[in-house]
Amino acid sequence: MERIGEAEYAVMEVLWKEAPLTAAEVAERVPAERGWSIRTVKTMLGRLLAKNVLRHEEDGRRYLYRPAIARADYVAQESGRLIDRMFGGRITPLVAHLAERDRLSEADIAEIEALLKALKS
Amino acid sequence: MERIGEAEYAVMEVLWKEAPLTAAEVAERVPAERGWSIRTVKTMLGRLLAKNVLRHEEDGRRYLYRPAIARADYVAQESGRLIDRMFGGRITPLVAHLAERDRLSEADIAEIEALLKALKS
DNA sequence: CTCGGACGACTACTGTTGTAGTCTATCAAC
DNA sequence: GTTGATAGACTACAACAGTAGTCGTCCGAG
Repeated sequence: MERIGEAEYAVMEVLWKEAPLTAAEVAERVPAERGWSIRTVKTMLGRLLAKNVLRHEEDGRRYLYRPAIARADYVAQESGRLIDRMFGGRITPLVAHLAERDRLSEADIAEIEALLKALKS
Repeated sequence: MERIGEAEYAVMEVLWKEAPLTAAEVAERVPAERGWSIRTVKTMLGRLLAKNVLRHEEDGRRYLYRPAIARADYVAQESGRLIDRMFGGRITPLVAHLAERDRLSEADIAEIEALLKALKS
């Protein structure tokens, strides 16, 4: 699976939320903060097609785009990459790091404990 | 803090492990798989200086390089970025995701539980 | 039947990243 | 003192990412 850039990712997010969409529809749904022109969105779509992470089907004169990879797969790949690079591929150091950095609230801890408990059974 | 590329990161790793080092020493310690020439390492060092994530002090005719940012800070920033993008800034979904993807062994689970227990007290 | 607007294809241009080469000064060994 | 290795400074260049413009076509309104 090829790398997806930051901007390209924004387009994928749109299509993971709702698909299939036309180029114009994608452009409408991209976060307005980006202030993208329709051309920019189309370029992104073209590149994502070339990377085989999108597919398109003809719909009359237009295309309908839809993801060719599952969001979960992409997310797994990217988090795996980060964990490999920064935590030697181990999860525990990640959790430890987050804990140290106070990114874990009481509620988070409880939630994660419940999750782990469920996993063990 | 500016973005650090993949290759640049490899240089930072070396200096986080041991510093200060000369350019030549960094080059020696960079993972051999990269097969970098000393020039490449020097370019990286220069760029990292420009990004203010490294500092250098003169040592006769050479420079000694050392990190200007802590590894933990960088790691926190990058994991935060990923968590924001992919998990809406919440940690639990990350852990849930990793669990689903079978990236958690029995031992991991036990370890994390111990960690969380310690956190609560 | 014609014409404006929307569509996709292709092109453009800037900045960054990865990788390395050239140039000049200097130290160290003969 | 001359020379060769080594240091840093500057330059090069391709790939990719981000952003957008141009061109030819075709559909639909009149």
